[in-house]
Amino acid sequence: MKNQKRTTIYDIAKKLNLNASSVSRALSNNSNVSEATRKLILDTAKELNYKQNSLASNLRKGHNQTIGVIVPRINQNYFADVIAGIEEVTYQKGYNLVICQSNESSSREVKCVDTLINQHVSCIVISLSADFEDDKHLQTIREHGIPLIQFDRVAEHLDTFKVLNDNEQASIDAVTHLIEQGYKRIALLEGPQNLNIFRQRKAGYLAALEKHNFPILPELIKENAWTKELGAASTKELLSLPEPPDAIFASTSDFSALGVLEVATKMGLKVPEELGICGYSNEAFTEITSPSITTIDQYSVSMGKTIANLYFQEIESSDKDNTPKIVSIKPKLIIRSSTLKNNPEDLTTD
Amino acid sequence: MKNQKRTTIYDIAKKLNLNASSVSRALSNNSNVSEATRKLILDTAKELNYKQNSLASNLRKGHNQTIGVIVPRINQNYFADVIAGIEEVTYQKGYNLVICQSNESSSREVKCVDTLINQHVSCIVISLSADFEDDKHLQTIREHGIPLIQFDRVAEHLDTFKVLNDNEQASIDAVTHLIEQGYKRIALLEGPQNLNIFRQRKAGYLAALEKHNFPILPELIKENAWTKELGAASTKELLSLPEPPDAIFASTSDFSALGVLEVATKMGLKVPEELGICGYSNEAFTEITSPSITTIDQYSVSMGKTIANLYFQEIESSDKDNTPKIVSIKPKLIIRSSTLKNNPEDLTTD
DNA sequence: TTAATTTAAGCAATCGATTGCAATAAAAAT
DNA sequence: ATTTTTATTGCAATCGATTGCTTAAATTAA
Repeated sequence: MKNQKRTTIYDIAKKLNLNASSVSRALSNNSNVSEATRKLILDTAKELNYKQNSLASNLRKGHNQTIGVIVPRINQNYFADVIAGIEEVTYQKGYNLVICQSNESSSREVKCVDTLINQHVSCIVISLSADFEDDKHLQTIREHGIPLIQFDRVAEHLDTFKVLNDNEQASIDAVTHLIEQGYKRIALLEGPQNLNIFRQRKAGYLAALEKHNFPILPELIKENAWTKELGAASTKELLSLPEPPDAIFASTSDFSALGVLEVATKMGLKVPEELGICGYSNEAFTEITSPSITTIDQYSVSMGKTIANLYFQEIESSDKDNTPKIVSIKPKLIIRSSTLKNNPEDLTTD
Repeated sequence: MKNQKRTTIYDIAKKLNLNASSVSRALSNNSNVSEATRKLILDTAKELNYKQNSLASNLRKGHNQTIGVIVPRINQNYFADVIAGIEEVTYQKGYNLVICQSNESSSREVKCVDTLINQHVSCIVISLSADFEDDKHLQTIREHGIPLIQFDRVAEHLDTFKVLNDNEQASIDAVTHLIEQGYKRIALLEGPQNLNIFRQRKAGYLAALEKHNFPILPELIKENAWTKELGAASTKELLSLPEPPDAIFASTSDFSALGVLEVATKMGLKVPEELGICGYSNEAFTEITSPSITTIDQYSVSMGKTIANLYFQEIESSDKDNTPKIVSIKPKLIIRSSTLKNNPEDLTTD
């Protein structure tokens, strides 16, 4: 079973007393084959159960209709959605996707990059792992002439194609909303600051406070409250302060926000009256919790499509060594019950 | 940028006045190269920024360390988890994953199969699209000598490797649990019956009723209530019956169960006292709803690992044309508030 | 009928790495 | 000192498809 020989164009050629080149031309449907022999070739190809060997074809043609994607985790909603979006577009173009997960580890990320370079993929799409520090592997990609598109978690200083969310603006929107709802002491749960997205979200938080002349209180800013558990732990600390916050912006994720909600509920705090909660990502569950959680939608599927389109429109089509574009997608604040201190009726319905 | 030439083993050979074969041997780290020249070769390889061309290597070696995966949707929790599980194992073995989504369309599924055959993948892993009818494309895979592993949604009569959940048993467990809780009229939301998994779940429902001498009431069985919306619609119909059910088993998915919950809540029915609800899949949100939803965990990540291990242990390692194994994983009933009519305190805590 | 043009098919090199076999050099055994 | 063995390295074919170039055949023009 394993070592069964597969039919090649030579088998077809031999059977028809033709040359392999004619078979190749007939199958590639291009040029210079008479209709009669083309039909003959197509028929025997079907009869012999012929399937092209893409390895050989790609080797000869010097390229691979394949795009490599590296994400921290495949089974995280956001990334799964982005991948689905990419796949949607690439499929139309007859391209394939090779998907790797770095598991949030940069050493593994480096290995993924290596594999993809070896595979001669046409393009590499990447979102960095949490422990990102060194961009040497990204440089290597470029040294090998492979187009590189970074998204979401990017190495900012590196001059490549990028598809981003405007995290700072989203963050400003969220905090401004909290302020407008009358919250006075707004805490921030922040993510690893080596990642651009978390730096930007923090910047947005600070900018919004500043604009409204709110003081910046270091004790209300909690580092590295990434997961539900860490979010819960930080919330306990925050709520046991002498002057606890009356709102928490979990800028890291909705999971973190969920941790906040659970702790608050357990401590008998009323949400949103006594504590406002805002998450990030618009995970499906934020709509379902009680109260439902205000959050930020990142348009993940459409980000994926944007990435793929960027490749096909800007990179693949032009032979020029064109300057990398940066596309920024404005996320949208989804206002739900967990932050409607003033007018709980005022829900956005869509 | 695009057409930049990459260093090959010939470049290295030329620079060192050696033959390409020696370079190949040195790099593959195997045999018959003196330590001195090996070091020399390794050094210049690094210096010239050499990366192997897997296309050429795989073409020559006649195989591709790649496993193709076809799923209905990449960004559906269950499938994303399975893929993550597969990836976890294959990564360890140095294999790559090519992932395709059929988008629940069998015509697209056929095209995915074609691409993967062309790519000479070492194995194809598939879960069928919802409109599955014809298994010709699966036969084609076998005709080309490519090992095939089906999982979850499978063509049962086809003799291939399979990794399954015991859907029937899970279903029996769920319905039995409902009966034990004192529910008397248990409705079923069923999925497309062309898919084995939904047939099995229905069979389990029927078996459990029969065992407890419950009558089977056709008006309590709703076809094709797959999504949240369809689940909601079916629920409305069920609850407006002269004798409405006092429990609904949404065997299709947790999303469907969510639709049930929302309709029940809206109609002022108390869950679990007046209506019991059980879902399927253990989606993250089922833990969060109020009340939390009883459901069935499919061990998706570990299913993925099982699939990959099956390949490495049973297929790749043995040269024999061995008989396909079927691995069945017993899912677990997760009992939560939505079905605890008798003793709401009696929650399983883990 | 002959020359010019178009069309169809074959030849052979190529993509880059691998590998069985042959050849040479070095080391060990006699 | 000579033969045998072993360790290195080179040669050349191979994997399967593609493609520029050449040749042969068929069609059209003169």
